[in-house]
Amino acid sequence: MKNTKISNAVIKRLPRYRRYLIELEKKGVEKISSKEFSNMIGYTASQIRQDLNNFGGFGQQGYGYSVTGLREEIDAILGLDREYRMVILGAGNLGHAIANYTKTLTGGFKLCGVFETNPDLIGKMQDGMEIQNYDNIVDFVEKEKIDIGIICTNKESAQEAADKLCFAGVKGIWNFARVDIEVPKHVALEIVHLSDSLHALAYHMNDIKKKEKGSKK
Amino acid sequence: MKNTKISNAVIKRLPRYRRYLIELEKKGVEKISSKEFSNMIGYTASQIRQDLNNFGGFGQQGYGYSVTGLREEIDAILGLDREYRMVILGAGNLGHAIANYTKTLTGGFKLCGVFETNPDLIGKMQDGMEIQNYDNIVDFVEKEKIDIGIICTNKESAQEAADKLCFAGVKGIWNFARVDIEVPKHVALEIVHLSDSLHALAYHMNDIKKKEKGSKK
DNA sequence: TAGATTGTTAATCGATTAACAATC
DNA sequence: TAGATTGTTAATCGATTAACAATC
Repeated sequence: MKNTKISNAVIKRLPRYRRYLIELEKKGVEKISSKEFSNMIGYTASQIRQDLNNFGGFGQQGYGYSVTGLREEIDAILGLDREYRMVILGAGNLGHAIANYTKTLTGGFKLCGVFETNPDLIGKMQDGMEIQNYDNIVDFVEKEKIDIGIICTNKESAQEAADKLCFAGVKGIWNFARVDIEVPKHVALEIVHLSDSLHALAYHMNDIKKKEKGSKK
Repeated sequence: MKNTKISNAVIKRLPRYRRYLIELEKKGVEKISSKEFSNMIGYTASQIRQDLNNFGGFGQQGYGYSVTGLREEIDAILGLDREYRMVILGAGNLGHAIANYTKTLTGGFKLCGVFETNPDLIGKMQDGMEIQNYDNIVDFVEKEKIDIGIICTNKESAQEAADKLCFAGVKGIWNFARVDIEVPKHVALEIVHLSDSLHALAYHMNDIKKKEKGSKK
């Protein structure tokens, strides 16, 4: 494996490659060329080969790529060949939503606890899991060897929640709070701004509408 | 407003500009220069000016940008100055999660119905909303003037769900299903692959770990 | 008017695509 | 061996940054 910095654009494409490879495996397809893969996935064959060659030469000239072999390589690159223990901070609507969502996850991602400051919610059961007191988060992360903290608090509490999680030793933060947070550089951070995504959808809807109007004149 | 095609990178930054502007408004800040804004938001001043000038000259030389004025311009660009009526297709864990999430949305986004094929779920109440029969979706979208369909079905049903929504006349689709779908070009499509995002997080966690090991030798 | 800061053109950088030699 | 397809270098394209004239 080479050691040059991989661009984020490449990393964002890897899970997508993987999804298509899994579909191919299900269909019993054993090998695929970059050209065939290009037709399926919509990236150019050239880009697929470039992307993969950031990590190694997984193909074979004159043959193509082994579907299962490539999927396994991508699993290893993404680190999906191990378990990740997760906690959620914030049991409001957003936290409840994400807790619910984690049930649909495949692979080694395991939700181990949900934490909340609101005394009305602490101790309540939510989708088969007891909501715990936020004050116990540091102990819990240490004792249960939690890898990932998922932040579903409100804007105001998000940075403090991140600080606590990082202090307690999580290796990654998945931020759903509607604010940008900072973490030490030894902690990975992935941001999901669902409302930003919805706003982008609204933009595109209006853009299409504008163009339709324009073409009518 | 100019009419050249705006790149997606720009559009993805607009909601973020907006979020920061709203924070500034709350603090009572009335004007901001691209340089000050750059320090807050982390994009270069040059990029901020470039981005905004895709849509018009909202600033004033020697002064900067009016915070409220700029926020209103961005609202108009994104189309946030109107109401959006939404339905969710799929009331499983994922659909339940997103239904829950929509409660936290501000602005004109309104969830009007949740639909499901599973007879065990149809008729049940979920977070204050009765789950409706999927067979009635086309009528409902037409009668209730639904703008946005949110797809939270399983992989297998997602494309058919999209087809029905488009046929019924939605203008936008927000896809959370773990599969890529196609829609007619007069319908806007925004994709959220939460699992892809989590996989990218796993990559970065493992990347950091690898570098730490590397530096120890 | 002088100072500040935009709007916009030009330069740079990085990512994507094309081409082709290497090789299975 | 001949054909196919990769891995990789070179060319192109697009997006970001820098520079500066316009102007409030």
